[in-house]
Amino acid sequence: MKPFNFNRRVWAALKLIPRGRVTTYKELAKYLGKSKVARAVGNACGLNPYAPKVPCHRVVKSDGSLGGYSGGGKKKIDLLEKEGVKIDRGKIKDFRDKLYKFK
DNA sequence: ACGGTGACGCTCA
DNA sequence: TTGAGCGCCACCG
Repeated sequence: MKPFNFNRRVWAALKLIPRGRVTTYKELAKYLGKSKVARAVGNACGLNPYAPKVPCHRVVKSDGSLGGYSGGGKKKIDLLEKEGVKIDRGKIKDFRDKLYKFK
């Protein structure tokens, strides 16, 4: 195993997200210390081997769109709705209110 | 070591 | 408001 890589850090942050709440790549990047690593964050989620362990589906884009998902967008939407996050036309409803911020 | 790609973000037209 | 372009960092071949 390797030390705390950037990816590991991202996964750890995702685990901090409470149920029924979502976060954005930007906020996540900010939490890591860089507001421009949003791409790297997305990459981390894609490489995330802890798929079920890490709620990557709770991470969305800054516009409130789901962004993407490595298993099937439908599953992600259904999962989020189950958590209490309503999705409308592929965008999160009251996204701003459900947005979770670190620190 | 280098280049290309990506689950993104912001600015400009 | 929507669409297109540029820039950012990290990972993979």
